[in-house]
Amino acid sequence: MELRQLEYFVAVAEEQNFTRAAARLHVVQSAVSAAVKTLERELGASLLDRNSKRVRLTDAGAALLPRARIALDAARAARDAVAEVHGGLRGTLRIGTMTSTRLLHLPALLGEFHRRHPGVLLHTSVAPHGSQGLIDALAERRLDLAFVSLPGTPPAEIHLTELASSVLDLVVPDDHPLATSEAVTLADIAGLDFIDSPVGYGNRAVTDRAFAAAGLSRRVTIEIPDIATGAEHVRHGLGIALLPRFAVADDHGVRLLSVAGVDLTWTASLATPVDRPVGAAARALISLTAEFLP
Amino acid sequence: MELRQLEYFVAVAEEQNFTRAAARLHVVQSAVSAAVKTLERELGASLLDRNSKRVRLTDAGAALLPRARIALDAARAARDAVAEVHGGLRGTLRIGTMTSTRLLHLPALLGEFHRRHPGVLLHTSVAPHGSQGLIDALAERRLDLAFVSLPGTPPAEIHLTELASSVLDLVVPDDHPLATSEAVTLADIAGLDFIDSPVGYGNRAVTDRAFAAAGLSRRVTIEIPDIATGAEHVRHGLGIALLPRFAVADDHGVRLLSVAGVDLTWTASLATPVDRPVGAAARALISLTAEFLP
DNA sequence: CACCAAGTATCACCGATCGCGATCGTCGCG
DNA sequence: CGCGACGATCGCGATCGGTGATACTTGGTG
Repeated sequence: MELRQLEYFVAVAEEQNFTRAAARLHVVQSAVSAAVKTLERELGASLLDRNSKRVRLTDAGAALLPRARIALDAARAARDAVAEVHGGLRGTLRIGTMTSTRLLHLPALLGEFHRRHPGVLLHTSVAPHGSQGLIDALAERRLDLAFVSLPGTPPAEIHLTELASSVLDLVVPDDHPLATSEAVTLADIAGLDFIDSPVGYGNRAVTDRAFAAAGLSRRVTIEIPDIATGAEHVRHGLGIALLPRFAVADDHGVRLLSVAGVDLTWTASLATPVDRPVGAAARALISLTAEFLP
Repeated sequence: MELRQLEYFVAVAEEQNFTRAAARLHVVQSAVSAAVKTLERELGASLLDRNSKRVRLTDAGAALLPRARIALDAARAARDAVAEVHGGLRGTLRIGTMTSTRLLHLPALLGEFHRRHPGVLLHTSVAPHGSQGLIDALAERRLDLAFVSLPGTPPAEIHLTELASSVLDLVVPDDHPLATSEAVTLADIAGLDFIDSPVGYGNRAVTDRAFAAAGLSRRVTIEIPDIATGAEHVRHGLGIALLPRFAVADDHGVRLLSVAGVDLTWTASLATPVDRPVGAAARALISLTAEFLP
């Protein structure tokens, strides 16, 4: 029994598919098949019940899986311990980020991290499905950490550390009937056409929740993945939008109005897993993120 | 990093000697040297500071060692978990025993264990250096369990479970001046020639301690590893002996006398390690041993 | 029922790895 | 200075692990 075999077995158990496990492990499918078979022969037990359509754990496999994870985590901790002692961290840190990261000053944060730990490769990725997609990837161990905006209660296996927040303001064309108002309420803008991020994005969740809580609705006629283009869409009459002030670099032709009587705070958080230990590099970034907090 | 490499590294760290580690691992010395070197290259750190005379852990090695042990223990727990689920335990259980095991009914115990767990190979060995040697072997992980007799406080890393005990009686030739006595004291036999087990044996420790506590001494003129031959030696005038009654199968030509005023209880115990988890097979034998207690 | 797509298992091949045995270099001791 | 013990290196043969091709299986669909 070797760690490599345990790693392949765990990947298959989690993916419930040899081919997906192979992709995750960056080897060919037959290598995974052979390695699991060798492990089964060595242990004298079938670990997986599988055919071309389905892969399920046997009782022996179910008994092995948590302990295999412990062994792999222990080996990782061993590597990290050596790295910490021996002049610096190494490895790759997979970080998920929201598309709009200016709320967080992420470049400054990651730049400082890189200066402190040049041996760590940072692999940042943006989730096409917004923060919910990042949370899914974190839960599926495809990310080590994620910067997300997730209002409401996170899943039990994810811990959120609040980092920053911004209020969403109403952005309207300057010739809009509401443009001369200093503040509006949700009732004033219920039923109107909106520009917003896709479902799954944190800011979209904030706005959807606010309307739902007020028993009101609206039409989102266009979804934009990058809120930095939001003011532009508003300017061209495609609708109105709820955006953070920092996302409106050029406010000519639009007015920014406060929305009274509702909580439109958009919060950015660092999401970390609680169901498994995080590596030394991840811990270092978590510590650095705390340093960056006001 | 693989478990095999961690196992080799841990062995070298504990033995502080590549050659002894190789013997323990049943491979040649160069294989251990190469494996540790490969591990060091992979981790990018020197783990051991060594030359032809000395092997010491580096800081990185010291950081790795406890975590390597955890990983190896986790892998062993994983194997055991599969074995327990999959129709029975398997593997080898290395048991040390005293030369005289009739105090314990060991054949009956091990027979029952074998009936219950036919997949487990029992490898029993007798320590040429008595119970102290068994304790050493247990501490050095060359044994999984040991049946010992060890008066006094055991080492901190060993736990003793008392199983049985017997009182040692004085055995003298039937023409000996003391033969007509019904009971004697240590003072009566101080300074006389004795037959006894070698130093390190539990029964020898009991008798040595008794004389030392009384401020008396004696001459052990012949050491015998098997107390079953003790009475025979006594019969032939080689000395007197302190033996448990069950070891005197044929008492013609000798007398057995009680020794008053001193504790000559010889206790047999099961020694288990406390500094590492024991395997499933060892746990099963520990449980069965408890069942065999009155 | 035939066909298809997706997936797993097997096989041949090849490069890498591992353990063995021999041997060299080092080190502390007498 | 010679010696014994030990670690590191090297050549070699056997084994292992990954690749790519392919055979086989399975469940869904028309």
